[in-house]
Amino acid sequence: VRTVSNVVNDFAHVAPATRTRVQQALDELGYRPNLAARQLRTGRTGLVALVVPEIASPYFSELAAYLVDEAEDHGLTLLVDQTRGDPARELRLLSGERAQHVDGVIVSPWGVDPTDPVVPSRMPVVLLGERAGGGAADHISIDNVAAAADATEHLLGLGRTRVAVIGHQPHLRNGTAAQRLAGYRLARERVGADVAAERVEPVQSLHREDGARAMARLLDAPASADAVFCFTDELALGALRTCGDRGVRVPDDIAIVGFDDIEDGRYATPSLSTVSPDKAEIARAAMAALAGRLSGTGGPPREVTVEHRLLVRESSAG
Amino acid sequence: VRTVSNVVNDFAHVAPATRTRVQQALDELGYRPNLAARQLRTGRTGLVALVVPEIASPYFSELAAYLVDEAEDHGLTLLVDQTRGDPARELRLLSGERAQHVDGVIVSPWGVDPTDPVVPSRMPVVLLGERAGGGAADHISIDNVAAAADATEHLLGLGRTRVAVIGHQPHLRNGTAAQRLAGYRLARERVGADVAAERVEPVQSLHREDGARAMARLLDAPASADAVFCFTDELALGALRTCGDRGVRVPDDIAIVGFDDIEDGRYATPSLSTVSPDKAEIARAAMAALAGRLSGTGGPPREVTVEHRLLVRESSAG
DNA sequence: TTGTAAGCGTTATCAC
DNA sequence: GTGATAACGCTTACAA
Repeated sequence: VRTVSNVVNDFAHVAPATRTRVQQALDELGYRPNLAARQLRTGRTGLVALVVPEIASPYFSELAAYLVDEAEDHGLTLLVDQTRGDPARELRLLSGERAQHVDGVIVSPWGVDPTDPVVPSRMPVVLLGERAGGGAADHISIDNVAAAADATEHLLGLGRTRVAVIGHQPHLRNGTAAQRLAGYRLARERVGADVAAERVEPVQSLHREDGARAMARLLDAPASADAVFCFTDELALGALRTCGDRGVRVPDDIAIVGFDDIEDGRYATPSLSTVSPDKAEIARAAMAALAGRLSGTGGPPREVTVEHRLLVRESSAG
Repeated sequence: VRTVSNVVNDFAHVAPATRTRVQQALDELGYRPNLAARQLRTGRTGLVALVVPEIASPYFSELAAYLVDEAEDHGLTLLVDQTRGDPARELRLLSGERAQHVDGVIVSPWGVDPTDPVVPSRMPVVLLGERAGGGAADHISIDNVAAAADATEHLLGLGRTRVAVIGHQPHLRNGTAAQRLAGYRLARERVGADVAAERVEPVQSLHREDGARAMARLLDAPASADAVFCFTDELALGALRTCGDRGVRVPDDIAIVGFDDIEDGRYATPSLSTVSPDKAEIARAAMAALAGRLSGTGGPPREVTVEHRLLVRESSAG
């Protein structure tokens, strides 16, 4: 039994002759190791989870597509789960019975901070997006402040004077919106814009519908905006739709920039200018970090900042 | 040990007093059953897989979102995987090592017919979309022929005489495109349209890009179409973009209808008319069928046809 | 280099 | 109604 196990797991200390003999029998019998027994013994499943607020959100599903392939490259299988922004559900996925199925988790947090000591989870965690608390876990993200500043500066550089933002989420612990707001303010500060004149539209969630409604509020306001930076492409697509409905020309009357570079934006009319995070690289770095932890690599929490670039398309073209 | 197991699994034949005493100890110790050991004994994992060609495709990610919730209602966990249209990968997911992790699978087939006896898989399979071969498995689908006929009739009813289709995939075994083509032909036949005058644009895959290119070919052709039925919304959104680029007005010059009712279509400008399959119901029926098989319900393969309806929006409004 | 045997945490069979 | 005890299929310390 020992020798067979050695052959199956490709260990050393097996005589070449024995190895071929065993291998032959393995093939002949169509032997497949029982994963449950193996897990019972080793405690490892070979599964890792991706936990996101919404699978149906294009940004996350595009990211998931990359991660599935990355997982396979590391000999792992990716399991995708969604929390729908429900903190209880988020907690359950991280420390409930569900957690037993997976060796580690890549999580884009919403309400819960998975590194919070309150979360009773003993498996490796990789954080995507902005970190909520001070806990220590590997963290992959772009520089949201700089990226938001890039977008805002681009709009200001077009000569627009009334640049608004859509997408602040003051009710969430997840700090991504806060970071992007900070970037917006930073860019305005740099050109000496009047702080009191900033215009920030909060949203409940990040669907197209929220963007559409926020844009409607913006257009109804007395001194309407001449440019809008939306914190996600989905919000921007909703905003674009409202402009179309109201006969507001984009980019002539209002220039719009989104964030995420989802495929829909490339084919929208007008095509959507956006901040494009390097999703392939985010997936690569996240899975590399997780796989590293799983193979017992210690060391302090890794902090990876991935590149982004501003893609200027029709919705904000000169 | 036996009694504790009885309590944990909520079985009968436990004295009330013993039950509370055991339960108390369980709580006190924070006992959690080890799922690997349970699986080793029972052979069940509690995981089911959804296998789709592309996670990043909005139709599938929206469906996945429904299925995650449905799975939870049945005490199951959904694992999402993609094949990227690679038959080898499709086969591997259905019968490779990966298959051991899951109790059953819901599959939207691409190249491989999972009910083909060639596929050495002994787990319950639920098929989505059109079935490829003659194998026997539970099958959930809408009536693609009728749905495509509805869409085509709608366009013909607008008085359009040169109705084309985009999206045929003659190279695939998966018969969905073939069904929709049949529906298109059926509707034309009903109004006595000239068979030779049909215009069918094939595509390699179903991305926006394919739709954009197909529409370009259509516009370049001598007698251009005045209406297009696209086999998916993604194709339609690509087609819409090409029309915008060329100054072709939708629906005035060309009316467009898509298929799937993805969220992008609702917010596109013009908003996309589409055939809307009842995704929630597809998810419900699929998971119910799978859960039924898992709990040992026998019987012949179930054949479920889910409702669809035509949503007329701006891209084909009168 | 190979074989033996213990043990992972369940569930299920069988007496009591 | 409850308690021993075998078995699921693997990995691994230890022996040979």
